[in-house]
Amino acid sequence: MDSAASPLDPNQILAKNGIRPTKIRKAIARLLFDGHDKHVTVENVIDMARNSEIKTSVASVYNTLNQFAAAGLLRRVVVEQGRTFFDTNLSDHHHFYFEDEQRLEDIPDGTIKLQSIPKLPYGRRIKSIGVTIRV
Amino acid sequence: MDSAASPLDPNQILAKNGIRPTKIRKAIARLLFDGHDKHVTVENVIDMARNSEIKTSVASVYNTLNQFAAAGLLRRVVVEQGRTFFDTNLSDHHHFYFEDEQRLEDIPDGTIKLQSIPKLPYGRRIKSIGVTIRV
DNA sequence: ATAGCTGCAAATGCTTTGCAAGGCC
DNA sequence: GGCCTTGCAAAGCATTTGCAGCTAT
Repeated sequence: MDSAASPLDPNQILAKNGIRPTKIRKAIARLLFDGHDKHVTVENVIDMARNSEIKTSVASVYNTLNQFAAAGLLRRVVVEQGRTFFDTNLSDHHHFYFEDEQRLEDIPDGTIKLQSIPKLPYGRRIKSIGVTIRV
Repeated sequence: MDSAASPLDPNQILAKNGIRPTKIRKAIARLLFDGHDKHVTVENVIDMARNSEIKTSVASVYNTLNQFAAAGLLRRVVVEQGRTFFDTNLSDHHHFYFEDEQRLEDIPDGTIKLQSIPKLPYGRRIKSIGVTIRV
């Protein structure tokens, strides 16, 4: 369900989420939302940009990814200190983490499930649930 | 099973794990292994030490906690970038994370369970499974 | 013209490292 | 005495921030 990838229109994605479609943002959106699920770091995006002849800066990549995350276009995933991943897969899912490669991979939907949810602390509601299987 | 807390002997703990029982290490062990489960940051330990009239330094706290973690006396837990927790509870368990307080709390044993484990990537074995429920 | 974006460089926050001095067997 | 530990300060990373110049409307 991922092999038949169809890039989405960056302008539409940004417009739909109230983000002004500037040159850099469209360029990064094009890199990320190509129809394939990805887990990227800031460094990855900088490299991808370089390989695509996109001229930008570290600060702008941070700005853009943070903004995308805030708008719900990306999900932040932290599995190790000092390294933030941004996940383009927004569906409810979990991850394998390959420690030796420092790489994330989606756990296929439906192959992992919580049998029971504990009673929540008083006055709290679930904001998210994250399962990471280190392999 | 946590309310009836009995501090363990720091010397024994360290000896059993092949760590030389120096003054600082024993002091920090005494702070951490008092029989109550804890999730501490380096900063926490520095504060605890200060309140206990223990003189030490940031570097030594890092050294000590890292060493304890390497020896399996503590478990590293990362839920947010830029802040590492050390968990004194070594049993198989999971966490609530209170985002507003940046605080971890154990999920009571048996109240959460994985119904199914996905097939692992080829040639891999599970090193650990972590479930974090953000509340 | 003007509001917002970009990108450099400086700053921040956590963590690690280098190294001299000190402590312990 | 000799090896390990301690702790200060400096270095190292990832990330954020300040701000001047630029861009697009």
